[in-house]
Amino acid sequence: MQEQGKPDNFIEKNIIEDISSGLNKGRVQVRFPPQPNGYLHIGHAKAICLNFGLASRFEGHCNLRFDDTNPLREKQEYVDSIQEDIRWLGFEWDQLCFASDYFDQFHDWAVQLIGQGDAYVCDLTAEEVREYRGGLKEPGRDSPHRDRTIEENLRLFALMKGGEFPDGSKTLRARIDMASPHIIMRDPVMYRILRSTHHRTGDDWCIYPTYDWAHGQGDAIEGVTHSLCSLEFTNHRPLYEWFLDKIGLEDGPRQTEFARLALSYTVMSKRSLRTLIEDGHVEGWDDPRLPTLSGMRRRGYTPESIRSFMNGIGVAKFNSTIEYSVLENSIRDHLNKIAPRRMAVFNPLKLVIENFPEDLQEMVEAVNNPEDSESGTRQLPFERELWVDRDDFRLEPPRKWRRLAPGAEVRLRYGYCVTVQDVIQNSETGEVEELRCVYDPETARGQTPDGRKVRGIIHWVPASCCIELPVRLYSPLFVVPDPDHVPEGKQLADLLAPGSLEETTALCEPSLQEANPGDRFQLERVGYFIADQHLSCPGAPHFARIVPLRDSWAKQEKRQADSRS
RNA sequence: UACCCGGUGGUGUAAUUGGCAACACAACUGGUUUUGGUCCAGUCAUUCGAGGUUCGAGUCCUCGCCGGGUAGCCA
Repeated sequence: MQEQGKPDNFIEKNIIEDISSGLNKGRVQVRFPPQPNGYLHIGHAKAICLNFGLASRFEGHCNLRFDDTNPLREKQEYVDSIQEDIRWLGFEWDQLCFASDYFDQFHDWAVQLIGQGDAYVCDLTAEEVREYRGGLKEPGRDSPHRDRTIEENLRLFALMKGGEFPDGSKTLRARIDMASPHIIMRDPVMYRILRSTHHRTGDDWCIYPTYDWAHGQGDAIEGVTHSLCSLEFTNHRPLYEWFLDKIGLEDGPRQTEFARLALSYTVMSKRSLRTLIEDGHVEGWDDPRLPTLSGMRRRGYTPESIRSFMNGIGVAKFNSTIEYSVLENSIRDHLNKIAPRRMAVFNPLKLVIENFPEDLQEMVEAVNNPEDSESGTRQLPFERELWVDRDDFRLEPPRKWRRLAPGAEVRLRYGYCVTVQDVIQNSETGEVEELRCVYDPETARGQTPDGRKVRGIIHWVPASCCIELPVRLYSPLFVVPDPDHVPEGKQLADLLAPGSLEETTALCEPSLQEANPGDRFQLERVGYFIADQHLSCPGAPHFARIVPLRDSWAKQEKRQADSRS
């Protein structure tokens, strides 16, 4: 769309150059090519935002293509969840494609390569292939079957396809160069014999193409111009181009690599995610502590926040790790604008206003969202007995404390200012049980008639009609910033944070009772919460913390404590 | 070091292609505020190192140093 604008990254820069040089007649086509062997995670979202974003920026096309060349690992369940996640993120593909749709074409091209002397049937076992391949510093050796005649290769390949040989007994290999310094070019396997029911082609095939033999060809069939992939495929690019060249395609797709996303304090590899799920450390693929898109959706992340996160982190070839705070910032930023505010007390302490009439319930007006003037106001019952948060009271207040303390005055948000008169403590344990206060009737609606400044403002709920609701508090799953690198002698599970899921309850203002599953709120001074979609029932919400609010006081206090010790 | 890729603040990404190192996050300082939230202002890098070309180098050249990837019939 904005071809005139500045490129956001090196890939857009390349495409702008390609367009101006007339490559592919200025056409831009990309694709998102997941293997349906797991659920999508935030790392995939980077590729999704990149590819679909490119298509819309350059008025091109972006297909969703499932790279389903290995029936051993792939399932329809994953095909479905991947589509759901992409749509949830806010993108729609031009065409829904499957590599398996091209199996006939791949086969015909393989026959063509055999005919050209560019591929041969090899009888070596997997282990023998590895031995013959050589090492990083030593060249490989030719397979003893490398020089079979074209006719023999054609005959054997037909037999392979016809199911005449057992699994793994033969492969079709490209005939390139066993001494190549690029190990990937040492006669890579194109087809393996594999009897496994494919989720789309059933038992039609007993030979399946490898990634290298399928990917570039799939790109070419669809008319992809720019084939983006992650850095670990850089080594494969010569092979990608070799196959395209041997097939004889002109103006084919070009592969460009970029660094995949890494996030601190989380794991992204499918292997690690699977371990967490299968070993029961989390509740499933959509556990809200996981970076899977289904997990983040359940956690309360919005598609907008993920997209803006992706815009912020950029695209490059450098292998980097994004700090978790960047992600948190993006969801806070969006929720700040759209989430209605409510009040809830997590760690209740009774506050009694001694000079407030016993039977009075005064309705006070509370703003629903100061960032959104459309969101209106609501009424809150203010009364003699309230609950406040225990963390907002200190018997011996530290420096710069602005909240409740003996003799201190604070404002109860949207209500009146109160001054602590007496602190009732348990005679044996000394535990604070109740705060006896007096209020100033002249301080309604944020007023202070004498103009005095009341710095502290705390949240509260009415004791008579608040409701206790279950709440889950999530925190990072891992204690180390880089859990994808497990130290020697340790396991992934050793790096898990013990309290990443805390189940508790909160005393909530009455309106929260009607929250619907999926509703998001800011609980003032605490954080953003969502009524969990699995755990909530109509009329009985079960909340979960999406992300805490920034807390500069906690930071300051921690700093003071650190400098003292 | 067999080949490939990369190196710009604490973390990421930019820099009109050789012309004042910018933006975001983090951190810190102050201001505003009926959320210690939000918002606003300010502080925080001479670009891995050494040479070279040039009026001028993050950008070009040379030599180093450091990091990542590749030896699946996974993708």
